[in-house]
Amino acid sequence: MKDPQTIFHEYLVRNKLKMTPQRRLILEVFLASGEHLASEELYRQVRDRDPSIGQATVYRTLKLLHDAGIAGSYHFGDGVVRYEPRYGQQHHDHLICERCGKNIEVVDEKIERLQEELAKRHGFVLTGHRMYLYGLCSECRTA
Amino acid sequence: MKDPQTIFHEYLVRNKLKMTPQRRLILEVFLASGEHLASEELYRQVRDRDPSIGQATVYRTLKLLHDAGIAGSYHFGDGVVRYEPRYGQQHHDHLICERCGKNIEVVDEKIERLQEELAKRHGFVLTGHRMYLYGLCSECRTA
DNA sequence: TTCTGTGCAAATGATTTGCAGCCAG
DNA sequence: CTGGCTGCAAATCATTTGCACAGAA
Repeated sequence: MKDPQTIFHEYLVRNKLKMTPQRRLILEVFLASGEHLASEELYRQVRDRDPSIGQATVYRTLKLLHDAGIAGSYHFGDGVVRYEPRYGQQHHDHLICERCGKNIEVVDEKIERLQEELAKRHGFVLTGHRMYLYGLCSECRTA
Repeated sequence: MKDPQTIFHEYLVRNKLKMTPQRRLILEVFLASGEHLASEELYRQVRDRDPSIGQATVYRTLKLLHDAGIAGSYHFGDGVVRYEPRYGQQHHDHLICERCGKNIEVVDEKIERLQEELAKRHGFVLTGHRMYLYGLCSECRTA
């Protein structure tokens, strides 16, 4: 698997777009931070390294990273889009506590396989999926 | 299972809230329309029956219906929250074509069961879940 | 040189909220 | 009566866009 920098660069060339210091920096910070990141949060981190960078550039770059397949997007239910790297971390789903907001990353191979089958049964080929499980964690349940 | 009107009424009483003609009408239209409905769309339908009703009231009532457990909320990825009745229709997940936007409702009992187990393994008790499968439908794939 | 990228501020679109009067309990 | 409700318009919040200038290729 090629590294994200290379993938991004190839994506830019393929679409006649340009590599810039801003895009390079945003990608670097994005890859280093991991956790489901809102544009706003990424913007704050990027600004620490280069205060001249604009909010809009972060939004625009995040969209590019998503189109390039480098960032996956998540909608947890507040009105904010969150992103996280798709390379360097394996796919996972989310188990969310409705009381305390705890957000656990989970994977279940059997479910993944059944999702494929379910899609195939309807003539679909899957490109991705999102699964959000909402409930109460043990602490919140006993408290 | 009690009917939605009763559930709503009990919810209102329990929270010292009041039943009003607006809320009654909004609930009625909501239940009759089914399909994943944005507040905006519901507002338009409600207005046909009572043009004096305000947009904000629809937003406020939809939130009440959600809190009362009568409406489930869905986030498909455009910035709009959609609702649909949780009573009178069985739970389902979504298979979405990324090209043509086709949105098929699906259920897989085996997956449902595995979700419960997965949650239990992490000490959670589930209250609900959302699963969105993204891909290409057969038509879009061959076109 | 030629476009594409950038920062800024203004624009957008969905949803929320303040307020003065209305009305259910 | 009283405190919750309503419509309206203004306010928010996340995100997008127009624009003039800057800077990759």
